[in-house]
Amino acid sequence: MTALDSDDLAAPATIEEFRERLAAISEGLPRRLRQCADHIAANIDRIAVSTVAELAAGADVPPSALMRFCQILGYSGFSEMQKLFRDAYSPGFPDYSTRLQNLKDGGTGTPSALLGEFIEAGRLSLEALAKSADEAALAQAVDLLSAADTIHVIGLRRAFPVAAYLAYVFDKMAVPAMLHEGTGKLDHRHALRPGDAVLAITFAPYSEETIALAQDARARGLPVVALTDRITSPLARASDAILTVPEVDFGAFRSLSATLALAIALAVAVGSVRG
Amino acid sequence: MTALDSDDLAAPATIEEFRERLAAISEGLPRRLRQCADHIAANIDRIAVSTVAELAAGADVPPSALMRFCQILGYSGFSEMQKLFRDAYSPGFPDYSTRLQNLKDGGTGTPSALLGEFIEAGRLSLEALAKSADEAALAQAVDLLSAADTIHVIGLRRAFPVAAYLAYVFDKMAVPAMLHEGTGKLDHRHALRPGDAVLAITFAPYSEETIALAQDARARGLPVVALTDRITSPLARASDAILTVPEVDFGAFRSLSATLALAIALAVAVGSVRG
DNA sequence: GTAAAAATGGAATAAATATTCCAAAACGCT
DNA sequence: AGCGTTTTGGAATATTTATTCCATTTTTAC
Repeated sequence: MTALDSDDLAAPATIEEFRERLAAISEGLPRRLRQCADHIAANIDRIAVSTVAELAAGADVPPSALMRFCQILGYSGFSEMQKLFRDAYSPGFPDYSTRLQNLKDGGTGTPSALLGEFIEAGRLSLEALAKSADEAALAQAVDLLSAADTIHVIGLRRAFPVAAYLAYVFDKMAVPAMLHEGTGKLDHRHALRPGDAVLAITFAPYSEETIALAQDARARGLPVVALTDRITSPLARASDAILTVPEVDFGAFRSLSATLALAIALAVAVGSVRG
Repeated sequence: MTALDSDDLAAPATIEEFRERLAAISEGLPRRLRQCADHIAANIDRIAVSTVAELAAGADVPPSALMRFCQILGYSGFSEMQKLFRDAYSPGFPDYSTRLQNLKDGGTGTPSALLGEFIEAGRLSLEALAKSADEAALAQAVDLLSAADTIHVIGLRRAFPVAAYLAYVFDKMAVPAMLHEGTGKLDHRHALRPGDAVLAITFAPYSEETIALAQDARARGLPVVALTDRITSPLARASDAILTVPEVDFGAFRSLSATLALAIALAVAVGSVRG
């Protein structure tokens, strides 16, 4: 009895069943077959129009591994499995804009409609960022942060996710960084040492703690990089480099797509200069 | 000069062009070829998943007639024509891997170039989300979370920014929610009470703490909603609703645009159901 | 009605694709 | 480390599918 023949039940006859089976078995699969499961799962909508060789290449396994995988799922082979997806292949061409329209048309207030709105908001933000990005400011920000000993990242409330992600990326790239959280009303201001730099993130309504930390750092002669929403932000006068992000709000909530894109680009650039 | 070689222009390169060409030529075609044109026109969305023999049978002509028809349209044969429809099914993906490669190689690029790549990655992720979003799963997730007393949000490492943002949004909407952080190896598992629900977020490589919390909740009969990268995720079997996000990650660098869009949509939908 | 041109069907062939099989490698167990 | 078991890669084969070719039929023009 092996992992391969432990599941010789009937083959899934619907796509829903297929998904379930996939999720159920992929747990205890050996390496190559696991790759098949993952790639298939991630490209379920391409099975109908792909060949064994194409899918195998995508999963980075030999074709025979993919054949085995189909058989573990209960099919006689790839063709039988593919038939399920070819028969079910009804949707015309879900090109992005029509599908997005569908998501929105689901009636206002439904989750799908909301999702459509947020996707669109994110897309618009990214496009606006592409147009408005200030290369000089970005380059300067990279210079300042690359030269620093430790980078102090601060962002609270809605800027906190961005700060947290920056801290994560810096950590992964082995860049010394410290995430300042507002917990317990401690501002950890003593952690700022000569040679360090501050990366402050805040959006309207601006968080006082963030501004205070930036000003404090500035007063001690440390460089401050600001990631904010407009150049008239209170952070502007306390910063040596100011990066602005045009984020589109939908309702009361901001998508953060553009902010994160800019943040990662900044972090990776700093990481590669240092590395 | 015959009807067959009267139109040896370049083959249509887009589906739009294809439709136009079809309409333009079908007028003056002999009987069998006319049948081909009619059947193709009526089944344009099945070209990608059909064989010559199948389409020919549908049009009630021999395969050779259909081959001729493809050639009249300007293609070298059926396969070339079919390729148009197979590729068109997932536009944007062809050059996706090239972009990914650029991003990996681009460590030497300028910060602005990096920013451009991340913007593009975010944009593609959002488009993919628009195409692949599972409306049923989303609706179910909203139901489960709306009915809960307290929503426990957990996401660590790179999923932490998403969890943090969800916690922020829930808080703003006055939805009782608790953000579980892994700090101090405390898992706060005792905080799970009957009537609560868990919203777990994790991406490969999956964080054990997150999975453990989800399993624990499930074992106690609490509903679990998963936000993850593929349905083969280890979270899948511990979840009552599973939302997947097509976000490609480059080592430590994941754009999160699509993930955040989905997360906010979920949170806002839950908030509005609760009133 | 006849001859030339066009269109057609089906059999033959070529190409692509799926599938099997087995030797070699990796793994797990004592 | 040594042995039996599981997993793997790739070459060999089988099958399906696309494509060409040409003899035959149909159409057209006079």
